[in-house]
Amino acid sequence: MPVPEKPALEGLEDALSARWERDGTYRFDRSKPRDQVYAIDTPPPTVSGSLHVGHVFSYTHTDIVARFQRMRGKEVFYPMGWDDNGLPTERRVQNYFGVRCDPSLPYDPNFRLPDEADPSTGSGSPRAKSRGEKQPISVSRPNFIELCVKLTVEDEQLFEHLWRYLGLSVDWSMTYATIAPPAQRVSQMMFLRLLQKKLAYQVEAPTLWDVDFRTAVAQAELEDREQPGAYHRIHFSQAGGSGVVAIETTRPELIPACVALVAHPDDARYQSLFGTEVITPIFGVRVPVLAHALADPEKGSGIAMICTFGDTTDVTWWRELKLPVRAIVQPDGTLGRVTWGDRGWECADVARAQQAYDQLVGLSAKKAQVKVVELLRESGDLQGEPKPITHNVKFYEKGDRPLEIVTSRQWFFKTIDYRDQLIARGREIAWHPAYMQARYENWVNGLNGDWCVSRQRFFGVPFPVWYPLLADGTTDYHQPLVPAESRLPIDPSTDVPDGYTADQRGQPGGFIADPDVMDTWATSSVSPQLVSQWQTDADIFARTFPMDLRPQAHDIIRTWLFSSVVRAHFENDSVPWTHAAISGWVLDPDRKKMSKSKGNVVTPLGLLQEYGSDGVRYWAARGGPGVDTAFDVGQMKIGRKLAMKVLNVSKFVLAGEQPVGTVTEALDRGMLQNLANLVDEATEELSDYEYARALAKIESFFWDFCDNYVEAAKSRRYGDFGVDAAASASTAMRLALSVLLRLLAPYLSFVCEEVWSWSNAGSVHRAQWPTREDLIAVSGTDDAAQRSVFHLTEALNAIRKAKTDRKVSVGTPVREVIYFAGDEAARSLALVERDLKAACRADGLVLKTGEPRVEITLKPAEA
RNA sequence: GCGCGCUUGGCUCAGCGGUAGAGCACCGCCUUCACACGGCGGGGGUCGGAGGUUCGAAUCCUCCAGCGCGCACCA
Repeated sequence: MPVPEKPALEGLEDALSARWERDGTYRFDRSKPRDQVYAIDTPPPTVSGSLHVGHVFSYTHTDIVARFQRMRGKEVFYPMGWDDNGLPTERRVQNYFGVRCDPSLPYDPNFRLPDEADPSTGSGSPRAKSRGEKQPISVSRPNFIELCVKLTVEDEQLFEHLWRYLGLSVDWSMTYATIAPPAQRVSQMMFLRLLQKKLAYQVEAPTLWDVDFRTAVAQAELEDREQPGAYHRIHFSQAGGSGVVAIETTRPELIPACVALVAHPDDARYQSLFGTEVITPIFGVRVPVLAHALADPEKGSGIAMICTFGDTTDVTWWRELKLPVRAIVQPDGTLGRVTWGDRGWECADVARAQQAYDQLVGLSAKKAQVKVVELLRESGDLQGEPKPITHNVKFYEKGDRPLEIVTSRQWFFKTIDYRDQLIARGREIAWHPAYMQARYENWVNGLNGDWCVSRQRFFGVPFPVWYPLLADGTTDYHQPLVPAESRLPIDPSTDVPDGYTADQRGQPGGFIADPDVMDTWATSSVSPQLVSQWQTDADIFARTFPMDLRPQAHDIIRTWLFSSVVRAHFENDSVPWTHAAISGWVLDPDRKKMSKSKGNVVTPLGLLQEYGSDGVRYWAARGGPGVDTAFDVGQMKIGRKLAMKVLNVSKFVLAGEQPVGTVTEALDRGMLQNLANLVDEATEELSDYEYARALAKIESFFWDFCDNYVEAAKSRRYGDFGVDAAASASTAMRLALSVLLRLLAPYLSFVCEEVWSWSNAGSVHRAQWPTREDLIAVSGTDDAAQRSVFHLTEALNAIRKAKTDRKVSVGTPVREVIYFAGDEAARSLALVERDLKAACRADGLVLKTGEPRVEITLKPAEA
């Protein structure tokens, strides 16, 4: 392909991404053995969200690594996934189609929406609206998932277009969706195997619970939020005595759920109370006073009320002190009905307790608190006024109200007993940057319970489990019915366990389905097994697993990364990947994390169009592993400028007929040797995932190459000193450019490909990564030549400055330049004298030894 | 409370034992035959603070401060 007259960056993204697709440039060659494969476990973006500049940032980092590895000779396994499993998609499907999922319904293979049209026409306009405010249509879970897949196809196409435009070197023939059947199959199969190994278990226990979503949540999904509250000082009277015990609590509404008081065993103030009983205010329940080391003498009055359950410490006390349960908070967050006087609810004055408590039934915790405080005031059990404080309260990260602890039946994966093994796995992984490993270990060390994986939602991967119904209609949770692996994926709400018929569903002697779905991390944590074709293609699996790289952001170390390590540990007895590259966040100019909820995101496609994908890639590439990076269009402009420079210098080097020959000139040989050093440095940095450092070095060399080497060799290349000298220059220049294009290709993937195609067949992205030997073979090793490049640059800079001081253009021809330099420099410069003289446009150049300075004699002013 | 990271010119950052660097911004010069989506040059910082190690410290150690983050605690 000839060098264009007016090369331009515009249009490269569309043209080249189409060419890459046509040529299958990034297609995975599954014939390569494991040691020649580089496998990447790409994070699947959430399709119902939108891609923002943070995605562009971190996905570019991965792509740079992928391109480097590919050029180094690795066959890169680089699939892309779409995360459509979770609340955002669930809500979108509901609104868009006007449906509701009802997991009790069986699958309807002939289901059609009343006014079914093609959902791929037009986005964001909820179909439901056009039907007015009609009731949503109830559909089965499998039908709901079908609708989801239908809807997200459109998002996936938009996302894919953006990724192609950005230049991700993904193999687009390998994509997956986290709710689609293959993902369900792997999730369910791995679940069943954990169940068989007794690493998955079910238990009825107090669990963190979101009262709005009405589901259990896991420790990994918690976040602390600073909330206003108040200490209430409340009197408990001593049973059989006249004294009172004052406790402080932020949750007086839980007094009816109180099962004990607790103080530190060494606390002198309460020694005489241990082993005695006290009476709760208002409700008159006798509860013991106990000792436990977790009680903090410094906090409040040093003695705490244990309720079932106010917080996780209550759970610990309840478990360790073997206390009874008096649960009052219901799954919806309101206080449930209690019949005082019944077993477990014995109290001194049943009528009074009932009369008081009935006023609380149906109230939210917050409202109940107001009422209880009122009752305490009336009874005189509240001492003084509540003391306002702010304190951290646990929230579900997507929730709006504080978590409650509700007793319910949940599935768990074992983690607690395996902490040491999981930490050891973490040490088998190379972390980039290395200090991110500390986050992982912090998290694993801080685990305080097994991983709760069931969610009381309907959109997600169902547990492939049924339970027998006994003759009396009760459920036998101890003998779960599971399908053969060959049947997977299944949906127990529709499918029937072996040995049963569909009409036995819900009947005594029949079966019922497990109603829950898996936690989103319980399914996404199997992405390495899913993409590596575990149990579906043993050949691919053997060539890709354990994978090489997991790229992800640091906020999900405790979720996606941790859970993936857990799954691979138990299923494959290995790490899921050997490297974890943790990217930082994009910060807005106020140094805040950019996120959609903060309303400060920038639409990426517009940026890519304005600054060019190469410009944006350049900005992203400057943010090293783990480094939070400011959103900065200035850097994108610089990236674009760099891409322009590549275009222009390439035009100079490649355009026209140039003589080819032996590289003989000192300047050329020295430059190539310097370039050989750069190749080594860049290769080392990139091998170590330090793509930002590599870029800084390559970029610096490149500008020096353009501004000094090319300028100095230009005249000779034009033939001013004969054809052999010209051939030396043009041959060296072409080689250097070829090497520089390859070094820059992982970063400026479009412009490098464009320019490469002017003088090469095939893609630069499949070209071999340059080596020192390629260059030294041409330049030889010659210390003097190498030094001459340095001295020439020094001299050129000094002479340019001298011209500037004389207020003439650098291009101004001058009569004479006298350059004083050190002895060694003067000798070295003699090797490149012709080039230097031509570069400073002097009729005469005199090199002298002495204190470094420059003397210039201008030509007489032209009339 | 424990842990991690950051603190370098106006801005964004690199350097991590050997005389303070880059780009942007700013100022000046230059429309030179690859490039005005350009080129050349210039001013500008005692590298958060205090100690210490060393012939020598932005770079290593200790302590402190500010910012950010993780984990734990949260009666």
